[in-house]
Amino acid sequence: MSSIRVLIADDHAVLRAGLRMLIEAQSDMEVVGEAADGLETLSRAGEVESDVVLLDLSMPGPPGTATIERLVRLVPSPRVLVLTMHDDPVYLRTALLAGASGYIVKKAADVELLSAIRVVYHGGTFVNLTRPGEDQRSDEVRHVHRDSPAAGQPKPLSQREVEVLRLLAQGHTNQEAADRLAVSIKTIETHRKRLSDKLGLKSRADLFRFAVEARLL
Amino acid sequence: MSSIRVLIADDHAVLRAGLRMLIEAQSDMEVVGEAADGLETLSRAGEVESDVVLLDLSMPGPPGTATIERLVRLVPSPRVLVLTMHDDPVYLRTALLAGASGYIVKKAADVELLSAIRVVYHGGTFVNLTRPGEDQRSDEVRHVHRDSPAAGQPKPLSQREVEVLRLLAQGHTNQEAADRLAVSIKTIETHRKRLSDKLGLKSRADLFRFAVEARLL
DNA sequence: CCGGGTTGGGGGTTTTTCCCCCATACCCAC
DNA sequence: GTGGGTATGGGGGAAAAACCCCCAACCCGG
Repeated sequence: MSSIRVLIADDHAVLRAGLRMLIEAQSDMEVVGEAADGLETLSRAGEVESDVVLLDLSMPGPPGTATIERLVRLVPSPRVLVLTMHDDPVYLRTALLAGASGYIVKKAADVELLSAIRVVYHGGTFVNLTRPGEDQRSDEVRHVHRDSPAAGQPKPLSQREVEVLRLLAQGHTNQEAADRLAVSIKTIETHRKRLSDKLGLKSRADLFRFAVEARLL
Repeated sequence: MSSIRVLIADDHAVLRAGLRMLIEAQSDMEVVGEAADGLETLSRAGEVESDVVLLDLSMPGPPGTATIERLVRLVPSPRVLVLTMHDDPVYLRTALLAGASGYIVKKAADVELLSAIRVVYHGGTFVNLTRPGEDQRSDEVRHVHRDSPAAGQPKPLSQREVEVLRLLAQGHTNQEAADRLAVSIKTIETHRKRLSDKLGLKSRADLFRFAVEARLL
């Protein structure tokens, strides 16, 4: 009897508790751990073997895609099922590119979630979006995987730069962002300068628009 | 033997399922209904009597504050416990002003949530925020709340004020907003002052958060 | 070892915000 | 018609924030 070992990674404790009850209520599943951010997810995944990692893309710390990439490089590697509130094909695409095996929105019914866990456990790919489009792109996604530059005009942003960008786009002053990240205002100014150099984002309104397009908000 | 009748209002079905299991597992609580948006919440609340409405502020449809205001006007009126992912005193303030009896973030542990339900059911006010800032403003909120529990709704914004709010929330400076609306910067300053007076939205980050909650962006 | 990222600083200017005061004009309700 | 709320605009000054140049240390990966 091998039940599906699930690791829950979500920053909302209430949701984790709910998911745990839901999963533990299944005869063929068990919860082997919980994590509240990306780093904790990786360390938990290193401590306990799991078959499926139920992962929220939007957690504090490193971007969800980076967490996925590291998870699937583990040995033995768990399958990653992304559980997110973003009903968005762009998110889906980046998640699959990073190595996720499934993508389900939080709006989905619980039976769907359980079904998705079983599908990805058995090696399948589960995708659940209410918004249409991008259907057969999934295949294409596999091929593109990790090699195509995809018109790399904008220089890639570091994680830290993305964090700073997000805070500033949300209307925080340099000082407020510095406090949030527990660094000096000078550091924020430096990051902001780099954002300006790399992407031409000068005013706060520029930062806001870019953040919206990049779906950072 | 009267158990606490809870109505769950959240647009994430998975979370609802989790909450239902969590609550049903308590001997003194029962779930009498679920809703996925503001309108459904109101109709459900009209159909079944409930003691506590567990409400997510960020749902499709009307703003969460409007839903709260209508809920507390029902007879008999349920107590509203806001369950949100926004760990933010500004959100707290608007929720309490709208008539909520409690505010708990989704990051909170499940035992805290259960405790909060019991507190508001017994007529208390439960507030849970991890962020310490904005102290004097919090006091103000509590004061207003004590004086006029459900009455002190935020004054409605004029159309123009909403426009200004939107532009400023998008990161535009006063001058940029003035240019957009073809008015003087002094006019923007005046509107901004009104926003500050009416809703306590002082910093640009405050404006941003409120605009997000009000779905203006 | 070099380059990029992250951190932090000195020291200055310019921009923006914020605060008080004020005014006119419109519309709507009492 | 008088008062209240909204929208518009202003003067002037203090404070805060942003912006600009320079610099430097540390760490890490190729």
